[in-house]
Amino acid sequence: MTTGNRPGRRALLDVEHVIDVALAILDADGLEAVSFRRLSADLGVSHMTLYGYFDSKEALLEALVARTIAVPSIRPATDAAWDDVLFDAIRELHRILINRPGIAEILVSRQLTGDWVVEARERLLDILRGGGYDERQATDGISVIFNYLLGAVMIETRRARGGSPSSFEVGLRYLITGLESAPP
Amino acid sequence: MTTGNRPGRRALLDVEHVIDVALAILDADGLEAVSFRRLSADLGVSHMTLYGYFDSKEALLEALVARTIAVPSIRPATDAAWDDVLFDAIRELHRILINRPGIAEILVSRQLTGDWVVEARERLLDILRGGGYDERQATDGISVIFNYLLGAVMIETRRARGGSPSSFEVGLRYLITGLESAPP
DNA sequence: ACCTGAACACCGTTCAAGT
DNA sequence: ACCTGAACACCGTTCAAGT
Repeated sequence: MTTGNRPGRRALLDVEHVIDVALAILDADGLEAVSFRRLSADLGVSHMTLYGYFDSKEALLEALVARTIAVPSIRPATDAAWDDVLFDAIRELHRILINRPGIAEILVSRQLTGDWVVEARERLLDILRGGGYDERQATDGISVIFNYLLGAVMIETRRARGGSPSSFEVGLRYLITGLESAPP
Repeated sequence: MTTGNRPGRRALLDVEHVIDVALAILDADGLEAVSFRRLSADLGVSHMTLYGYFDSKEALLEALVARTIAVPSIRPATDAAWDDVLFDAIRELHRILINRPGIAEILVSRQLTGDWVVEARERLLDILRGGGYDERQATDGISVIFNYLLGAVMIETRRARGGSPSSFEVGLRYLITGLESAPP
């Protein structure tokens, strides 16, 4: 989907720099401000130039998500108990998304397709596999928790009244307690 | 926000009919197809006419949500146990949103302000209050479960691989079990 | 009171032309 | 190869004018 810098020719722009500038717009003015025209203006090029780097606006948005949810942010397994590892991994994703609400908005409203999505997902599944759960239990467990994460971030960042600041962690604990009540 | 039909003058359109037609567009072609221009074309009027009925596109979208999540759909308390009542109420909302994914998209991406939002929320809070939970526990519990509901619907309707069809109910059970582990 | 078209300031994307 | 402007088919909203 993403075109990116191709070898063999010097280009006017660097893809990573384009992503930086797009994230700056996202942070400053929100997702609706991220347009090819606005981005190209900030970069000082024609808006058509961006099509040399991204096949479509979708591809640009996917690149923004990939950059933000860098896979290493889901840490490799340690020797801690699986439930603590899972709790920490999700809390970390929560922290990242709360700091960039626009990314949660993208995640929640598009079907992302990049390889990094598969890899991030595998990392999370591994945590439950490590706890002894079978494939179906692990898949259900992760999808349940990920759904909860996204819903929570969307609501929290619009600061709807209700739900104390720490209620995200309360609910996450509930979910993990529930998982434990269904033994591997 | 919504202007609606005002008394004292015959109008060209009926607000409820406008909402019907907008929902038909939403169902047929998705949220991005719901525009004043498309809607007015389907209704056979100028797109500007719609401003006589809705102050803005936001107001139109809020009306679509209000119509779909009719408050009576959150049923008044019965004599069943609170956890079953809550489970059924959320499952019903889940059913409604799965049938109209566009509404979940609106819910998840805007801050809704209508009175009906407050009322629907109170109905859900009453279920937990009836279970003996205090105000803070009830607020956290409902916000946790509602976050989960929205996240789940967003993911399910884009049919991401992963998560068996019934995994929504599995997770909902986890959440309620977790709530029970924190006694009132 | 209610409806309307023109105009404004935006979109994403295709296409043909420039270097 | 890479960049560009013009053009196309859309948006939401303001404004002044019609009845």
